This record gives sequence, structure tokens and C-alpha cells, in this order.
Amino acid sequence: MSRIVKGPLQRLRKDIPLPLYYQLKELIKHQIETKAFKPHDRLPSEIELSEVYGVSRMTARRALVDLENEGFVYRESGRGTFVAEPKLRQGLRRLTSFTEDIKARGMVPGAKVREVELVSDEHVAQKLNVDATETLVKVQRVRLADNLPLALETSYLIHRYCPEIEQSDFTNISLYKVLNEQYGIYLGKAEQYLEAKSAGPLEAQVLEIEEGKSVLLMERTTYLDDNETPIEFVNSVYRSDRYRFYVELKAG
Amino acid sequence: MSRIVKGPLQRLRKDIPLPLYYQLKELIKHQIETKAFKPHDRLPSEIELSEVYGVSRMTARRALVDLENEGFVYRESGRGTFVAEPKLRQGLRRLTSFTEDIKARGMVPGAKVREVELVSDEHVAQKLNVDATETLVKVQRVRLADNLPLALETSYLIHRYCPEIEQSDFTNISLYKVLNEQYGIYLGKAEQYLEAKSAGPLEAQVLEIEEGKSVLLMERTTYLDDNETPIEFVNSVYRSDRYRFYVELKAG
DNA sequence: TTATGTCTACTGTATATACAGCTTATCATT
DNA sequence: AATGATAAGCTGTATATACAGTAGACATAA
Repeated sequence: MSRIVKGPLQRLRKDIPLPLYYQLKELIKHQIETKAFKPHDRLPSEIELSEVYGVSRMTARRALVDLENEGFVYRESGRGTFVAEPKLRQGLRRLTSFTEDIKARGMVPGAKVREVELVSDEHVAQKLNVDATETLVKVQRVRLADNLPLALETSYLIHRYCPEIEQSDFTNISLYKVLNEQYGIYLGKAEQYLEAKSAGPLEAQVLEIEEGKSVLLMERTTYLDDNETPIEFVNSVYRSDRYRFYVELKAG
Repeated sequence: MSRIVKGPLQRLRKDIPLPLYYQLKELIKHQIETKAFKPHDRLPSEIELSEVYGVSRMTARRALVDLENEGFVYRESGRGTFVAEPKLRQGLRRLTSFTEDIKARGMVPGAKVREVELVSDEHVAQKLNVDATETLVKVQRVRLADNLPLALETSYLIHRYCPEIEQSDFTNISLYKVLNEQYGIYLGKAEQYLEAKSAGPLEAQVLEIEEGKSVLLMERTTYLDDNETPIEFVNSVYRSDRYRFYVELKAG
């Protein structure tokens, strides 16, 4: 015996300060990520969503438009809203960890930890917009893809925000995951620079290439979700024969 | 004797199929670019704009929200809408020409045309998703910043879409501008790859560096505004001592 | 002096409504 | 069998309205 439910599903909470359009957006995003909606499936129309979740059409619309801007769906006038291909969801300058990046390229990521220590460094402190004497956590890892060395990655975190993080074993654990799950730190934007340079002795050794070979240097400053406070500075040196950086740009 | 104008300025045209919010957005963008509004100036409030231009508050709002998403302004709840720093307007995944890019970095862009000819090339044809025999326009230029060689840029266009474009002089003219103004071609997305490599003989010569030095290779495929049809393939080799690539990533 | 409240202006969220424009399917007509 | 009209369903644009939340300025009270 099933109970017939009329009206809204009431899965959105109107008693919390999270906007309805945001709750609906996250709910649909979750359904896409868990494959409840598959690529190129048509999502419910704006009117259907508004009826099912008990919001106005304009609110449902806002959720769909935001999802489109984030690359999760594409919309066609007169036809409907459809789930985008996963590859289109990447590429758009989304901030990804090494692990995510390599997985998306169809390889198996790995790491060998070379060094985890507390340091202070004037140059890095400047990038992180803190005092030169501020204690930093330095994590240096050789990054592997399919068990072959791909990059030498040196991360610096502000110790104050994540005390005792130096106790963690970073061989199999994503740094971003630890920040998120253990310290409740959410990331916002990242600024990233790419340039070409020649491999130095250390880089040549750990990457197993000749000294002087061209390598890709990536410098990244990661910010908290306020997009103002730097939390991490990363210096990564990639083997150029095994890695190239990809980014998708939009006109406008 | 001046005529007193009451009510809307009527600078927006309601008789053409361009949406009002779009017209207003472009108008404000133009005022920002021509410095009528300077960085950190407060723009008129949503209500002021709606009164001045004779649209509803929600329409004015849409223009401002879009401008924020494009990085031209930043909005603060309870305070207003402000013009963003130029540097913040870049970086965000916007597709830019060499000319725009260099100007944004505060240098004077230039070009020396090395070659403009009709060719066919199997490898490039594949990137452009056309038949290997398709006629392509090859434009090779040495790109200058402050009169110093910065990059060797080789563009390939599909001749069918822009016949006779090979007659143009590309020394001082942006390729994208010609596509837009002469052929009515609007660009959508671009896919871009970056890698490090060693300079070959030609590159060393035109960039005035030693052969074998590390250089940054950028490959770009540009698409029409349908985001499906490739229109251009560009191969650019940058001097690594004078250029590094910047991109801003968002979490989420 | 230092809080504390109040007022005002602004952005943020949400609803209801209307009509235009596009796409697809259906059905009637030639 | 091809053509054309029509209707239904969808997104896109636009307006009007309401109230919540935030920030700054200013006056007032402890």
C-alpha cells in the first residue's frame, strides 16, 4: 500500500539560510554525479522542477542556469536542459588536485614523499601574503602516473591554519582532502602560472631525465573560499615528454 | 538653452532583437573600457540604472550580474557594484588574442609577418576536423612585445570560411578582428595545450635565443560560437625568459 | 567614550505573470 | 507522398513586487 503524494516533494528546506536555487542546484548536481541522470539525458523542464520542488519557475530556472555556467548541463532553446559530457565538465578551469587531474587523463596517480617539515621561507611567505617568519609546512613529493615519475611537487601551507598536518602521511592522501575533512577548509580560486625551464640536478634525478632538459614549471597559489586569503603555494616541475597542460577558454 | 530631459535616456533600443540586459551590459562594459568608470568606482545602483535606462530593476540587475561573472565588476551586498581591477578582468578563462594579452601585461604588442600562404597539411587538417586536402591559410608571424621578439606564432585558418583573407596585411591587424568584422565570424571556445620543449633552429633564430633553450609551446584550437566547429589552429612558441602563461582556476 | 539602536540605501532571494521565439510532433490538405 | 498549418512544450526575455540581509551613517543612551 503506497501513499500517494501530491504537491511538492519538500526536499528543499525553507528554514535554513541556504537559498532555494542553491539547494536545488546542488541536488541536481548530485544526481548527475551519481549517474541518476546520465550524459545527454534531458532534465525535467523548468516548470516540472518548480512543481516537484515547490518553488517558482524563476527559482528553478536559476538553478539550471547556474548549472549551465558551471558546465554540468547544456540548454537548448525550445528543447530542454541536458546533462553535459563529463569531459566538458573538466577542462573549464576547474581547480583540480594532481590526483584528480591524472585520473581524468586515464592514468593511475601515485606519490613518493620526499620531505615533510616545518620551515620558514621569505620568498614563499611573500606569495602567501604572510610575515617572513611565519611557520610553513613544506611537503615535497615525487608525483607518479602509472608508476612512472611525472612531476616534482613542492607544496607550502600556512601552519597556523592546519596545525599538526605534518603528522599525516601524504603518500596516498590528497592534501586538499585533508584540508577539507580534518580542518574544514574549503578552497576558492587558484592563480596558476606556467613556464618552460631547464631541469636542475635534483629535478633531473627524481624525474629520471637528463639535466638541462626542458620541463614545465607550474606555480600555483590557492586561496580560501573568500578568494582573498592565500592558503597554499605549490611549485611543480613536470616532465615535458609525459605531460602537457590543458585549459579551455571562452570567448566574450 | 538646454532642454531638460525627464525619464529614461532611451539609449537602449527596444525595436531590435538584442536583449535589453545585453545592450545595457555592453554599454556599461564600454564605459569601463573607455575609463568613463575607473577601477573601484561605484557604478549606479540597480534602481538608478533601471530609472535612467527605462528598464525594470531585474533587467538592470541581470546586466550587472553578467558583468560580475565576466570579471568586469565586483558586487558587495549592501554596498553596491564596483569596477574591478583590470588584472582581475584577465586571467579568468577568457579567450584573448596575442594583442590583448600583451596589452593587458602593460607592454606594446607588435608583429613581423614571415609568411602568408595557402597550404594543405594533414596534421593540421586533423586538428581542424576537415579533409586532409582542404585548403588552409597559413599565417606565420614573429610576435613582439615592446619591440623585442617574444613568440613565433603560426596560425592556420580554414580558407573556405574566410576566402581572400590572405590578401590582408597582418602586421598591425588582429586576425580575430578581421574574422569578426570582414566575415561576420564570432568565436566560441578555444582548447589550449601548453608544454615545454627545446627551441629548434628556426625558433632560435627568430626569437634570438640559443638553439636548445627551453621554450613554451602553446597549441590552440579555436571554435566558432557553436563550440563545435573548429575554425583556427595556432601553434605558438614563446621565449620562456620573457613570458609565462597565467590562468585562474575556480574550485567547485 | 563607547555602545546601541535606527534609518537608509543597496544587493540578494523569491514569486507571479506575460509574451516572444524555437523545436517537435501531429494532423489536415494538397 | 510531400507540404503546410497548428498546437504543445520548452527556454528566453521582461516586468512588477515583496521582503530579507548587509553595510554605513548618524543620533541617542549608558
